[in-house]
Order: sequence, then C-alpha cells, then structure tokens
Amino acid sequence: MAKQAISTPVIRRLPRYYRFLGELEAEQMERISSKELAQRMGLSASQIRQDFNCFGGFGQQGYGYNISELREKIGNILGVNEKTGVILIGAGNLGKAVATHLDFRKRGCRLVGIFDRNEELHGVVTAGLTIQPMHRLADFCRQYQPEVAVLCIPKGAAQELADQLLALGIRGFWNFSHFDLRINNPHIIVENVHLGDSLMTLAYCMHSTEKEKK
Amino acid sequence: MAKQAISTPVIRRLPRYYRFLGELEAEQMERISSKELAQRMGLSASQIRQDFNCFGGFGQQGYGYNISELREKIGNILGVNEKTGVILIGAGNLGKAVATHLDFRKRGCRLVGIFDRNEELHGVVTAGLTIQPMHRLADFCRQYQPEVAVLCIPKGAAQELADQLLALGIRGFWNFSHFDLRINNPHIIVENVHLGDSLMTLAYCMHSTEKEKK
DNA sequence: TAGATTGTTAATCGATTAACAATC
DNA sequence: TAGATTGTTAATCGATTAACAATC
Repeated sequence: MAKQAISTPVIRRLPRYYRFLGELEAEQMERISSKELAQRMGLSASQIRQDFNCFGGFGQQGYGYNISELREKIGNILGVNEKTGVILIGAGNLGKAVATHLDFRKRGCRLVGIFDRNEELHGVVTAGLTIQPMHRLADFCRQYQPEVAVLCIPKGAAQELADQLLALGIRGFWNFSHFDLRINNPHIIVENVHLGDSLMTLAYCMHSTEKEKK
Repeated sequence: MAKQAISTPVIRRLPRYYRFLGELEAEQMERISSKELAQRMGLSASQIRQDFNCFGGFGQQGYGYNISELREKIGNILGVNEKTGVILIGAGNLGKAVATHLDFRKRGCRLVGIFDRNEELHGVVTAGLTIQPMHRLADFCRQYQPEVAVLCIPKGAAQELADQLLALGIRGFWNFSHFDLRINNPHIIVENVHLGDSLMTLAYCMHSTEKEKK
C-alpha cells in the first residue's frame, strides 16, 4: 500500500495537523499555504510539505492547500471513519476520565465495554456503558471482538492482563498503567502514556531554565 | 551550570530511566551494566552511556553503574526533591483523575490548590484539597505563589486562562485541554498532553499494519 | 504572462550507533 | 594481570531545512 514506511515523527504530527485544520475549517477558512500553516503551528513550511508528500500531493502549485479537502484526506489516513472496537479495563478515576473525556468516535474508535475488578463498580454506568466484572471479559471479547484495550489499571496487574488480552484477540494497547508494556510482536501496537513522565519532564524544564538564569 | 544544553530526546528519556532504576532497586539489584539496562529498556548500550554522560560520569569502568546511586543522581537532575507548587484548574473527570491518580510529591511537585468554575463542585474535597471557586484564584496565587498550573479545562477557555495565570506568576503549564497552548516566552514552559492525539496515533498504527499484511 | 506556491531533490543538522582507548 | 565495562571520539543514519524547477 504505502510506497515507503512513514516515519514515527511524521505519524505523530498527523493528529496535530488534523486538529489545526479542523480549527481553520471552523474559522471558515478555505485555503492555506504551507507557509502560513507553518507559522500557526510553529513548524517549518518545508517540513509540512515533506510530511504531506509522504502520502502524495495534497496541494496545488500557486494556490496552496484546500483546508477541508486536506483535513478529510488526513482524516482518512488516520482512519477517523473506521470503527475500531475498544474496551477499557479499570474504571477508577483515570479510567472513568478517559472514557468520558474523550470522543472515541471522532477518532475512528468505538468504546464498547468497560471492565473493573472492583465489585462496587459493577453495574455502574459510565460513558453510556455498564461497568462489567472481569470474569465477563473473555465471553465479551469472543462476542464483540474488540481490537484495542485501554489499560487504566495498577502497575502490577498490567503485564498479566496484557497477556490475557492478547489471547483474546486484542491487537493494540493504550496503556496508562505506570508500567512500560513491551510485547515482542511487531503486529501488536502499544501506545504507552506515562503521565508521570510528562510531569517530570515539565518539572525538569522549570528547574533547568531557573539555573540558566543564574 | 550545565556545560551544554541537554537535548529534548535525552530529557524525555530521563523519567523512564528513573522509573526502570526504581524497579531494579525494588528487585534488590545492586549494579547494572549499560548493556543489560539497554536490553531491559529496549535501547542501545551506547545511547545509555551517551545519555548519562551528558551529566557527567555516573559509572565505573569494569563494573557498570550502581543502581541506587544512579537513580538518586537522575532523581536529583529531575528535581524529585524539589517542592514546586502546583495548582489544578478544572476539577471535572479528567482533573480529578490527574489530581488523585498521580503522586505529585514523588515527582518534586506539591499540589496546593484546585479550582473550578462549576459551583456545584465548590467545597468538594479531592486529593485532600477543597475545590475552590475561580474568583479565589488571584488571591490564592498571591499568597502561595504556585509555579505550575495544570489545565484540565475546555478548549475555549485555555488561552484566556493561561494569560491570566501568567500574570499571576505561573511559569509552567501542564496542559490537558484540547488546544495547543503556545506562549512566546522561552522562560515559560508548556507541556501539552493531547490524549486524543495519542489515541489517533495508536489507531493509525493498528490500521497501517493491517494494510501491510495485504 | 507573472506571481505564487507546491513537490522534490540536495544540503545540513542532530541524534544514534559503533569503535576503542582509558581504567577499574 | 586479565576481563569487563565505562567515557568519549568518530562514523553513520535519519530527520529537518534549504533550494529550486515544475506548474497552477
């Protein structure tokens, strides 16, 4: 399909392009040049053109890019029209927040099940879904065949659960647990989100600019 | 202070080193070579040595690195013993989750205040703190001088609030709003966390490996 | 046609990897 | 001393930037 594998930095910029283009569209703008988009996004015009050209020519010489068209194309690349089945494991504070805070559908995903081992949560409805006990997980996966699992569980439980989910056909993990999930199978996708690391990076930067001043 | 500015990729790896070293310490391990650490973390030994040597020699030839010592040094670099004052704005699902889910103290931060514009939340206690109304923000900042603000607020409110907070002395933003905060002042640190972008990246990868197979 | 701006190739820059002398 | 492993320099790789011909 793709002529050449797309590099990670490019992939990570795609959602951001998509977001900015959505904002421009909402502002009723019709066209934009790589130069202007670059200014707004804090990138270089060259980089933007290079990025887009990984996927073929989206623009028109002398004119620039049509915003709606470009947004739609990037949306298709990102798969926003897919309906990837997603389950969420761990409906604590963070799990609930992820389930309710994010519009999965806008991103080509459908949250179809929420599970927690805590009995007190069973039957509670979050994000339109009833929290289910863990022992229902296997049957549920057989029936609905979700492809992605969101892990909002404690560190200690992550690896074991991931192995279990792999056996149930899960091919992608969005991992919020305080543990680096590593699976030695290139067909399994893992996206580790380490909020703690992000906070520490911020703290480091605060701290290091301070020193610079002295 | 620092001989040379540390590059972003290195900085972003530091919390991860810190985390892994903590795990090794918990396993009672005493020493480790760059080679073994590389295997465990999925990096190269060269890279690890290069990274550590940005900050000076932490190891000993023929022996490797002392785990506790190395962890402590990286901790100090990251400032885990600092007590940076942090306030959180927006105590919805995500705000509450961030406040309760993360141990700020372990990371050199102290969560000192939570604010929300929703009246129903005023007086509610989360993470040991009473949620306060927005009109108390200015006085609070004058009194406690927090340096970092966590923004868990809707997209539309972000830029305006950020400007207000800047005026109140905030120097760092941990931004969870669906909006790219950009502040044209190099002394102000912004860490944007875009959970939606992360999910889309995962979705893209799922989607693209699928095609590869065909 | 002239002006604008892309798509694309070449040059540069920076980060990662390899190699090896220093040294515990 | 011999073996191991670092610290550090040099080589490689990949990503970003610059340049410019193609073309709308």
